[in-house]
Amino acid sequence: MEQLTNTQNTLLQAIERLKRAMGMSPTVQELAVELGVKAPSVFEGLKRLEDKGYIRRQARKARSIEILHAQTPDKTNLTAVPVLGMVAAGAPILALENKIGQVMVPNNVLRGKCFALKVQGDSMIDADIFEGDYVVVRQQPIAENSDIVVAMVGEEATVKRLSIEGEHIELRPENQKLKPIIIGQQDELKIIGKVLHVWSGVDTEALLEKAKGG
Amino acid sequence: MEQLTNTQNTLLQAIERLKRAMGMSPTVQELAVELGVKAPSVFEGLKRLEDKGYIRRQARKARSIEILHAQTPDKTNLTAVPVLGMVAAGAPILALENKIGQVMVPNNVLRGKCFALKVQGDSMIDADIFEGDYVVVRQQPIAENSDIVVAMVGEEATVKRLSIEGEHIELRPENQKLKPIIIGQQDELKIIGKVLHVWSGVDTEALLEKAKGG
DNA sequence: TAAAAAGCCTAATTTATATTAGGTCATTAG
DNA sequence: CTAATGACCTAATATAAATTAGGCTTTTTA
Repeated sequence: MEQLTNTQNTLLQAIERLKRAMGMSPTVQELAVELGVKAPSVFEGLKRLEDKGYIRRQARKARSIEILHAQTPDKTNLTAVPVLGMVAAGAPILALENKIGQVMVPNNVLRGKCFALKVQGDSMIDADIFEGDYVVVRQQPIAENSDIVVAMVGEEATVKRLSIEGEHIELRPENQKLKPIIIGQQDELKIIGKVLHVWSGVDTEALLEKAKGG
Repeated sequence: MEQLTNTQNTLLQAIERLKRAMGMSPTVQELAVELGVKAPSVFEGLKRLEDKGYIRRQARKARSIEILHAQTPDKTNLTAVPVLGMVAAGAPILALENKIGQVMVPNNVLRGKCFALKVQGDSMIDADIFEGDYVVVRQQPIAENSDIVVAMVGEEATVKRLSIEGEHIELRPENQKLKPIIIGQQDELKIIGKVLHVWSGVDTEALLEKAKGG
């Protein structure tokens, strides 16, 4: 059985996950949303999975993906996520050329397009997010009340808990000593994404190389 | 739980059957083909099943039928099929106004639009089809090699086994003593349908009435 | 027995899904 | 270093599937 690439493996996993969650095979577009890519990319991926014999489908039929060989459980069960910068400081983030390393995170927490940021400061210590940790963020422009988000307030990137208080929005630190940031009508707030996971550890660039080697 | 009509019950069964057979929920059109009706009819039926709480679905989503309550197994497990005429004789068949009775046949043999015909003659005795039996026929214009079919050869209706011999077609009796009917280029052959089932018994018009009463 | 409900149909229309075309860019295998 | 892959994208297009509209007929039901 031919080896799958990382992306292909992620796709196969997503198919399994959605299939379980929805009780039916997902559509190409549903997979695209889940993975944070566009439909044609998924379509290509499906062709590859089919070529390699992992799935079968009926041309042009909706929801016709059949899994032939469930994906071999990933030995490490970890996926590399790029570290794009620091957060809770004034530095700009999210420039892809700014990749400063990568961390390994469990596959099962990943959803959509993710990246990681290294945390500065102690504004979220009550949520067990400490200086030097990495937050794994799913890039998305909206978030729900009480999600922990990465947001830009003006030029400042920050990690806080989102709180929608009727008319206005607050970004609340999880640290007794600090006060919420109140977002007014004229303040510019941009949600960068939602924090899916916190990784308290070292940057695993080296670790990944080792994993690939063996 | 509200009672289902015969048709609704048949629909629910078809959903279950196809779901099992295909490993995924069927589309409206697939159900239509299976039941021998048109898509909008199935669509209506689905609305009724949904109203009565037997299924759930997501508007406009392909293959989104979920079965909530599997259909109560039909006590009798029999469905009434109209008897439309005689076959293997020269009489015309298939005029719906010619309904001459009805027979009960097991639900599980029924597919698509069915009717029954009373058999005359002994041309199929080796296939255990005897004079006076009823053949249950699925109305369809095409059939496969070796199917037992009801066909019109010119004005004559007949039950025979279909045999496609390269260039020409034969209608073979299942009776050592009789010869195949060879269909030439100029002979008019019309496949009426395929025999799904043979019922060696009485016309059950009365029996059905009793069933409905109790 | 008249009205309502159930079943069907044809003909469109709308929406969802799949698929193609034609690129870009990065990584990998030669 | 160069070609082949893999992974993406945007913009269309093609096809499948669902749904609506408007009518007809038969069966049920009030």
